[in-house]
Amino acid sequence: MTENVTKNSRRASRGEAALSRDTIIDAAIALLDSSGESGLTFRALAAKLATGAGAIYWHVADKHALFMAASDVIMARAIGVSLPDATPRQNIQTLALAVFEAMDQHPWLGSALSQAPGQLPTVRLLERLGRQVAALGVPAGQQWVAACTLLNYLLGVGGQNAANASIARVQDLERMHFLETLSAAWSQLDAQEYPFTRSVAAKLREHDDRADFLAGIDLIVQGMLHNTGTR
Amino acid sequence: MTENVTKNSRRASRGEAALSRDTIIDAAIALLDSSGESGLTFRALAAKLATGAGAIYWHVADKHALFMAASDVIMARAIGVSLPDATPRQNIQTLALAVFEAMDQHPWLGSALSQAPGQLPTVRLLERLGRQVAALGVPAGQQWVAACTLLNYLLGVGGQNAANASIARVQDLERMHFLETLSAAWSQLDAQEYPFTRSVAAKLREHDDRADFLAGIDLIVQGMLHNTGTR
DNA sequence: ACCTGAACACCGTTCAAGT
DNA sequence: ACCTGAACACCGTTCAAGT
Repeated sequence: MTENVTKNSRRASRGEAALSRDTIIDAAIALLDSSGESGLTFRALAAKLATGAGAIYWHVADKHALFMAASDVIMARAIGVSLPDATPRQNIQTLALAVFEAMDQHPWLGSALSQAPGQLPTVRLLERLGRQVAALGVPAGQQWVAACTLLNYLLGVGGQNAANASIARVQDLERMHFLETLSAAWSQLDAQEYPFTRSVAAKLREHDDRADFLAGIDLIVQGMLHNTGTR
Repeated sequence: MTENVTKNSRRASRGEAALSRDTIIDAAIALLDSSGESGLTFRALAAKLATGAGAIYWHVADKHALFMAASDVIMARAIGVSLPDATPRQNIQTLALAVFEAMDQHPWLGSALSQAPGQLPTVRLLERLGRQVAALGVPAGQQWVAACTLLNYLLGVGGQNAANASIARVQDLERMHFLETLSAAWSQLDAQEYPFTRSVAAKLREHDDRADFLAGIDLIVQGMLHNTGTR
């Protein structure tokens, strides 16, 4: 554990930092942040770590495991927010917002979470949500559905967010310009077939992601309260 | 448009079906259904269509466009369900269930929808949901958030569904055995850190995807009704 | 106008060989 | 125990050349 002198002797003798699982994951996160999901490559990662592509396989099973490990680090950090002495309803908002911020700063996170149902990163989140759902007074028999609904909504938003970021990267558009274009396209849809979409096209251009996300969370919470006596 | 005699002369003279955009999309759907998202390959598709890999590019821009076109065909079919003379609340259930069934039969659909926010397949769905939200009596100012919440929840469920199917394919597990394993893993989580997750581990093993999905939809609808006078 | 198939520039992963 | 880097079996995409 601590005998780093014998470990990584090859690299150490060249005065380089030790190649460990954690170093690799940190580098992967940096790469994902700077180049997006498609930028995470064993060759690029090896270059960044000044090693060979194959060396990484000594510490990590495969690309999927690496991607999950990276997302777990970010998720653990995000849900580590201390929940102040507030109502369960407010705690859910705080929690959801923390995850939203994490997905906003690391757009690949949403994509990663969608790829590993029931695995550690998602379970961390489910646990935290579930506890607040219970604290809210939702009957035991309905807590599973309630917590899953919050989780799936969050994952849905995260996935869309990831895709938006990826499109913006490829097309090199600012968020503003991207929404303008999309909103314009919506406005030109057939009036008979798409009345609703046309009616909200303006909303799309000027909407606040964060505020709408939180409004969605609260909508679900209200649905939960409906089944509680605590309305 | 109709002069198929001159079109595709090469293939026609060999007695093969015409290579058109639609033929390609149909073949792509068949390939996706049988081999999953990772099975959709220009080489495999070309083999299936008895043509060269490059020929496909004459009819389709690139792989992403092909994937979207395939998902749009399925989505258009799914939301084509006729809504009987029922309440908006029931119509939303019918609609959501139709999409759920489509994502269940074509697990790659959930993944596709997550990759193209604001594009045709998602917009089709948003439109249908939005109209029912309006019919439900949700005030105009809140329809955008309400419809998006339903949509995002649906996309979240679809994404998880796609990932589950993909894992099941790789590991060649039956759904039952997969859930057993996951449920067992949840039961062995640390009692201090994961009380909620442990408490629902049994639920995970025996839960009914479809029923839970619909319960989530109804939870959100109840939240919407809360802001409506029509409670 | 439509199709062919070789070629290019990538991937993830493996593995003998080194230290 | 850990690292190296060539090699393998794939990808998506392009494009000269054909009909």
